[in-house]
Amino acid sequence: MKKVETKIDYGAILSKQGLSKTPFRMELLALFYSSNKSLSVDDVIHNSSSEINKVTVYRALERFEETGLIHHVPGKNNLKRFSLCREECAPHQHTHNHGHFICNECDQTYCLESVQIPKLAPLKDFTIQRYQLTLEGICNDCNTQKQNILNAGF
Amino acid sequence: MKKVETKIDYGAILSKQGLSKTPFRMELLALFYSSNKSLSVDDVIHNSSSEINKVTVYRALERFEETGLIHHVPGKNNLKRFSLCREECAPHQHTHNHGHFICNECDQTYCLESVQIPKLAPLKDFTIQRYQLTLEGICNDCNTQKQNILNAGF
DNA sequence: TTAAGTAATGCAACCCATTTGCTTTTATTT
DNA sequence: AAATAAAAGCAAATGGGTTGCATTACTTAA
Repeated sequence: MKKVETKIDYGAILSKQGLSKTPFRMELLALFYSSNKSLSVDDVIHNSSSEINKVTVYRALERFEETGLIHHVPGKNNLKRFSLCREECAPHQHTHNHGHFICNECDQTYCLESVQIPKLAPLKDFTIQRYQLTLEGICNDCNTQKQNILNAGF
Repeated sequence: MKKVETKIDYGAILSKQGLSKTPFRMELLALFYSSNKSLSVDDVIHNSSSEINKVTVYRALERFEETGLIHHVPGKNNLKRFSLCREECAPHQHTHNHGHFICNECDQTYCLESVQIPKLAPLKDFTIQRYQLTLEGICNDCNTQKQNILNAGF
């Protein structure tokens, strides 16, 4: 049975976080909800229906992160990337102890919700505040694409 | 009993890697050997006995890494940082599957030789090429320093 | 040991993601 | 509808890192 997608009230979400309900921010939030991938500033600009200033994008992402709507993920080439927070986050209190996967082909970062970061024994010389497990390789989309090119006889 | 420090012939090391034995590179190599911490371009510049151009530093670090003398480590604020390769590296074939610790106070990155990255089950949607485990927190040096300040009665 | 030949250094200028300051516009609140 | 607060836009700056190219320092082979 197909899962029923409840319509999401983006305006309500923004208001709840004390954010203004502007056309761009509505669209930005929708964009995050409609993608299971992370977004860079460029991704956002290219997916906006109207011209949008990059400074505006930076600041919107910053605000979204502050309020706990999104979180930053490690990005290829140290580019800023953000993903939607699925359930567990509180403002200023992100708890993402899942791993991340960076694709070396398309530079996309994926959240690996299923990959929990293993608990480590405390270290003598360090007070640990956060763990991060990052995998790198090729994602399925890129693998399939390469396969298709091969099959086409090149 | 104090461990006997065998004198290290930096010139020989450079020659063996096909690198020129210049005063700066001798000093750079010595710097890596004398520090158990990682070094940023700025660290190198500030620890050089003579004025050194940052481009020279970037290129030296690049060459050192290519030849397997050092490896880059994840850095705070995405800054480039490098650490000495202890034993296991071959040119263009770095095998560092230890974790790294980034201090949020001093921005230093430490290699956690004792923390092995746990092997994960292969992932359905991804071809994994590399793993990285990064811990974040406060290092001992910074903790002690803070303790001292407290004890001083502030 | 000296003359190539090769590697390293220095300088200026560039690239490009991100940030800052400030003004204008748009939302929200009362 | 006015006052207030948040967001958007623009220009310019910041800063780590890179590139091209000319100069200087090593290395090597005669």
